[in-house]
Amino acid sequence: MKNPIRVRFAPSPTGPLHIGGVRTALFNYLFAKKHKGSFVLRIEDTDQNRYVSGAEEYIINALNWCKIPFSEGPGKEGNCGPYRQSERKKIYKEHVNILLKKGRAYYAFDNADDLAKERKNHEEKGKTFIYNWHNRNKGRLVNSLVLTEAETSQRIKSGAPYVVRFLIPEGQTIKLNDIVRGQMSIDSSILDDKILFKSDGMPTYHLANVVDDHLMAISHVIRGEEWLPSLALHQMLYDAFEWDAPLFAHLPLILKPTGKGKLSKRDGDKLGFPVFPLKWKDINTDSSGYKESGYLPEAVINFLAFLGWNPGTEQELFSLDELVESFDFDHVNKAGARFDPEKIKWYNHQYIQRASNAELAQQLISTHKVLNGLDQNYVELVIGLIKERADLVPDLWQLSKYFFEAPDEYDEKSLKKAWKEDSSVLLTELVSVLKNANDESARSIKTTVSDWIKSKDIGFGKIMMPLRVALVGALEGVDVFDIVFYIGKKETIGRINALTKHQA
RNA sequence: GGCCCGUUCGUCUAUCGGCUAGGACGCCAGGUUUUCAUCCUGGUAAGAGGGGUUCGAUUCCCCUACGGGCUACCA
Repeated sequence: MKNPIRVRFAPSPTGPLHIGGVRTALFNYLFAKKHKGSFVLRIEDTDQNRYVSGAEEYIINALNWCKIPFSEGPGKEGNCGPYRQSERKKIYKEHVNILLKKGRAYYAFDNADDLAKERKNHEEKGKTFIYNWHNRNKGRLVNSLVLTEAETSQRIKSGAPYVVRFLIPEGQTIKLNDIVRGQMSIDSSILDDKILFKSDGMPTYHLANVVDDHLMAISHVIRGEEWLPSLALHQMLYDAFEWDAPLFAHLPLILKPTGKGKLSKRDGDKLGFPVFPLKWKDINTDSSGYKESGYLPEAVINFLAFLGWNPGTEQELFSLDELVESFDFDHVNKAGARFDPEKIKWYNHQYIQRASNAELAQQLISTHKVLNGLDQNYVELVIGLIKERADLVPDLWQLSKYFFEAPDEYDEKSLKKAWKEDSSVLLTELVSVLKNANDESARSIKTTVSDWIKSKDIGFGKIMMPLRVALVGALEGVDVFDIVFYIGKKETIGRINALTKHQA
């Protein structure tokens, strides 16, 4: 194992971080923590056209909400800053010059439109246009390989736009190694002379990434599988600089729950579940996040950890600390994993059960005005009664509101089932029974009411069902006598009278 | 199209040559709950296909099929 362990999460601030990005960040975090290493956040903002303001802040907030904060990055300067690539332009320029001087890269003056045309022409003939050994100095393309040195420097001096391309050698077998996939090899002849340096003076991902990973002493590059095709290029770049490459681990992609392809930012709202950790709103998008939808970060993290990884045991529930303890690349899968919105809900249910009533009560109080000024102990007691039924945090209110306010409407189906001809008479009698009942516990109320029902020799449903509808508004909810006890005799009688009146 | 990676229940996955192929989600059934859920118990369901290698393949190799990714002066 290389020492010290330093990993990085390197998102591009082009919008909100999506759940697949969170998973990548999580695996980086787990690996770093496990080996007492550093988790670096690097903002890859080399594409000025796609930059979205607020995205960087969102990424940081999202990592914090997930409780997987970075240890080094923007705002937490270490020895390797700055951590925004746009602030490192000089460094890239210097490094691209090294490659130029070594003859491993060259200037190219072809403009983007011409190349696009070239690509299209090839496509129409069923061929693929690749800018590399087979055409770079055959005349159609304009670069420093065909121009004389004087012509090249003349063009640059006169301000002609240019890019710098990496000179990929012909006919080499590049041996690659990946921690999760093992050995691979690629024929360099099919690779293209990738642009390293754009005409706007910014590096492309490939150059910036390699230079920064080296300069930031990154030991392990843990990233999504979509980068696997670039691995050969990156390896050759390290070789060209004569640097030791870090170790690579390419993570399986997260796929859509149904249909084809990887999970994308646009899927969430369509499919009915969030794809972002936090909500995001801009001119094109207004998407809810896991936080706003009522998921606990522990549940999101636990679920995400199991997408592409498993502990090798039958344990399903893992705290973040346990994940750190158990994480290991031997158990990272190679195949893509489908996202299952039902399962993350199940995880959330589990974590709501584990959350303290006090914590849940505070959340409930802070989001519902009606609860202002209410005794928190009472709310906690109610939470204790209903939380086992909740999947998401907002369910807590739906499940408990009848403890705090009378029903404002009655469910028709329930009413139909519960209300009989004699219900009105019976409920009126029940009211007087309740008035005299000992209400020091739910049990004592239950005894009184049960005895009365038995003495009348009628079915329990005749009383229990309409009573429940009166209290809850529907045939659902916790034990009726618990409800009577908690809301009190007076409120109970009031709700019974309200229903009787409603049905009159 | 080209290149690369992958392929165990519907889904997430265990198995590192010898198993009645295990667990979880979902679904179904039963029980508990004088309601509805929760919960408990049980059930359903898988090694893509074809060749090898081997005493023996889910496991190793090859081919096919299928899936995924990449193929930008985007990351």
